[in-house]
Amino acid sequence: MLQVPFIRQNKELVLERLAVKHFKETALIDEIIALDDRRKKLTLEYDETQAQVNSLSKEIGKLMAQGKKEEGEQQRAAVNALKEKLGPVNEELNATEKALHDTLAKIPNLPSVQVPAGKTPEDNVEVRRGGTIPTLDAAAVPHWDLAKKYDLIDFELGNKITGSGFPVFKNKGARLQRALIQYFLDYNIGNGYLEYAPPYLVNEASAYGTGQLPDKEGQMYHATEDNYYLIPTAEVPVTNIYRDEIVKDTDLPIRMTAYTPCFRREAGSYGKDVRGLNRVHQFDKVEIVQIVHPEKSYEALDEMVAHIEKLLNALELPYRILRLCGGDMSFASAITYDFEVYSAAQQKWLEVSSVSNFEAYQTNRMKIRYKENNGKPQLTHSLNGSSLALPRIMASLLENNQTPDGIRLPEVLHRYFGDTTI
RNA sequence: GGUGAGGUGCCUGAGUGGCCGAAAGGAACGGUUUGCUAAACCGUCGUACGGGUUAAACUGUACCGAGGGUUCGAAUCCCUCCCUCACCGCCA
Repeated sequence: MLQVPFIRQNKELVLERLAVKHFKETALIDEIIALDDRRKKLTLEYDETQAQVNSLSKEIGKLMAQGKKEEGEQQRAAVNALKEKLGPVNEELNATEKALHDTLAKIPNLPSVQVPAGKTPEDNVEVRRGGTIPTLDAAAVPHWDLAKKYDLIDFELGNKITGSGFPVFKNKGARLQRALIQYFLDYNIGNGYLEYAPPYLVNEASAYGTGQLPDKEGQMYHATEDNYYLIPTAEVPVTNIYRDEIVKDTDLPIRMTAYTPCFRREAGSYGKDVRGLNRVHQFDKVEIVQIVHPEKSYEALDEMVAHIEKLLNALELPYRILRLCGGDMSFASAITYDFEVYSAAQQKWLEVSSVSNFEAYQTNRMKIRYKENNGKPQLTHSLNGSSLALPRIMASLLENNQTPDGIRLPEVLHRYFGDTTI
């Protein structure tokens, strides 16, 4: 979330930036400032009264030790009187702090100046394209047909075992999946990311830390018995590794990568674009996360974009990079680049990665800070990106590389897959 | 799941009602010494929110797993919850 001192000092800028995100409840900004004023006033009142209580209490201790019982009793009465005042002040202070916190949580992150001011996905700005869109012959079919033809994925079987949106990968489909994961991880590790294998269920505090709660509660599967959430992305457990930590500035940047399955309820998104692997409830993804010095986060962002672009080039997939407009960006993000690959048989662009700089929005929630020698702790910036989401990569690999004699795989995968073709 | 022990600062660990934001040691950081390394010695070595200041200095409050309670006063007593460890049971 945003920091109150920043809001106080930059109110006009905040309102201007929020307009880019089409944030309507601008009155909340004044409300925040008013609540903060109230909080300060109450804090002062409480602290001063409490200070009196404390010093009187010390005197009582001394008086008692000296055996001056009567004086002690008098003081005791005085303290009790002060404490009666204190109760209501404390209650109001707590309520004010909670209200401030809750209001603050409703304010999305400010988009960076590079973010275009559009509203819908049509307003996203294409930054560049790469790769070549293949020309398929007339007999070319979408990946769900290829999956059946080559016995790679069984969608109906998933229905039986669980429900729709839980495909079963089998045979060479399962092997390709494994090959991709292994390749992506190796690529990330080779570029300085430390591999983690985190839990797939997280507690409330972790879900809150990255912003899934309270905002996107309905998107996560919830194991109510233990109050754990199935992760919608590795971003959640991985970023939370550093929750409530103060690291040395020399430890930055922190670069982490993890493979995990991802679980998403995708409530309400039935019908469109859900065929085959386009949208599923459980999928595999390799994620990269960075925790960086605040002055270096845009450098890190560029680096991550280039990192993923190289990966798509290596996979020989046609892609485009979009800079999301204010209206299409997520709540917590300051800037987001989406990567889409072209799936040639469906003739559709499919999102396979999303790279975001959250600046200090997540780290303020999670209190991920750094400290230079003897300085005060400062918030770090956090970023993450998919590298990559598996299902749509697989869909486009299958569709784009189909030939009458089988599906050719890009060279980088040969040694991981153990073959050149499916 | 059962029984027992326990959760204190970066770590180890002392502290059972006021003199405790908290001993001591270690690590880390700065410095002195040193041909280098090591050692030795000196110093620093919390976080948040207020007040104060141009900024500091200075100063108040809170925090010893979390939340409540008792008390003039709680790391210390009581209650609830969470977690960790050990042993047993069960099981990958």
